[in-house]
Amino acid sequence: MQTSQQSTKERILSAAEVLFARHGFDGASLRQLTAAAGVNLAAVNYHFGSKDRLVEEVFRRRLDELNSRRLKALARIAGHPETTLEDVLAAFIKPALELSHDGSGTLFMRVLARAFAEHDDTLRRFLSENYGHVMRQFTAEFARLLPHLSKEELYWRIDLVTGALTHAMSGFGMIQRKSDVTETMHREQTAAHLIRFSAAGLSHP
Amino acid sequence: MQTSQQSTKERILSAAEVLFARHGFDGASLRQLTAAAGVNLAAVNYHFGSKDRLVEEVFRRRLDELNSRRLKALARIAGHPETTLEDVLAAFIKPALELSHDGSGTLFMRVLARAFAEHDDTLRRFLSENYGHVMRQFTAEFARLLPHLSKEELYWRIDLVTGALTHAMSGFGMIQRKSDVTETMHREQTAAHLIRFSAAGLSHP
DNA sequence: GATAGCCTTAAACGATCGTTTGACTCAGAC
DNA sequence: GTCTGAGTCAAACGATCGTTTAAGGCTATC
Repeated sequence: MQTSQQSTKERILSAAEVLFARHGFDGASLRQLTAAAGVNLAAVNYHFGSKDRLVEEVFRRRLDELNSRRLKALARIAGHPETTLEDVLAAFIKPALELSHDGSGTLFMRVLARAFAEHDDTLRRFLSENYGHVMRQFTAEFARLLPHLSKEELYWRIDLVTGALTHAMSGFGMIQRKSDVTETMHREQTAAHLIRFSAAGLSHP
Repeated sequence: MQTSQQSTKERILSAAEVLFARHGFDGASLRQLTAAAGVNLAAVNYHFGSKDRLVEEVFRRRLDELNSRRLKALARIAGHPETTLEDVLAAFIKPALELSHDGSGTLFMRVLARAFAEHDDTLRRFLSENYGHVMRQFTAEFARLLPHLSKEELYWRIDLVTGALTHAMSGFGMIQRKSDVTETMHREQTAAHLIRFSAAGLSHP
């Protein structure tokens, strides 16, 4: 079975991402999940130890990718004299939107948004540990380009940018992709709107 | 028992708001809930019919209040020649932040944010039905003050404002209230930041 | 005091959950 | 050929879930 398809472990991870996003962490049962993945019920506990560790693994797999893309994009422009605020925002925003369009789904960002909403302290700490240094690097670059802002003012504004981004990613909003617009085009439109909106919100006097 | 305290129905609603916010709709069981409320397990099904209808009722109670406050604030300023963009944003934002600080809780907005994240279509329709006319009125007023924006451009920007607001309300962000700042002061700071950020994001050329 | 209707109560119901168990398969090492 | 260990499988475990039931308490009405 592994020869023609993915490994059992990866089949579980893929199915988990879809079902967690669709029904939540509690809402998606291991029986649904393993049925969708075409594996035995006991396989989750065998390969991951528990459902909670599976959840963690789903996150880690995607967040590592997002982290690396963001940092790579930032490294290309950080510190350069000709770098604009919009460039930094693009490095922050585009990888996130791309990730939500990558492979198995627009769905992962709903998983993430849901995790935020769950407001679980364990998960919060996990995200902070894996994201802390990324946010610090972006904050430093924003600070360089917005020297007229106090530290606290800058934190506030970055936080609101994050809110707008999270909202846009998770597809909560009124704005839905219309059927005559491809997913790629919609993503680029979203990025463009987010970048302009955020640049204005960040840099206003 | 009802004479010295609230009615059973209201005790359930109050406890539900707290526990739904803390543990989610699935995560909070009726047994926890009724124990916290000091009522019998069967009381929920007797008074509300089912757990789902209880969830709905928790929402309705708060959203009706939010709706009415927003519309009242908007009515005071809509159409006036001296009304500014910041005024409309204040009418949109402040009632939401006040609600998240009202009575039994900072918690309701976490409930709401969680509901967004649950992404349930039933709940989405419910919110759209109860919120549709409010959003339309605000959109009309925004359109009046921002005549240079196309309809679609305006929709996008309002959506991003909503995202920033939701994010700020639900306490996800990095920005946490410090212990030496009162809750009221923190709320006013949040409102001020949100209004200025959103005004810049909405009105930029 | 009897009756009726609202409400509360303890107990049970069936379903479903995450997890564990023990047997089975099967490829590679010796 | 035998043994080993990783992986898969059906079945069961105990716990917990939302909901229902049947009995009883309480108040108001007559």
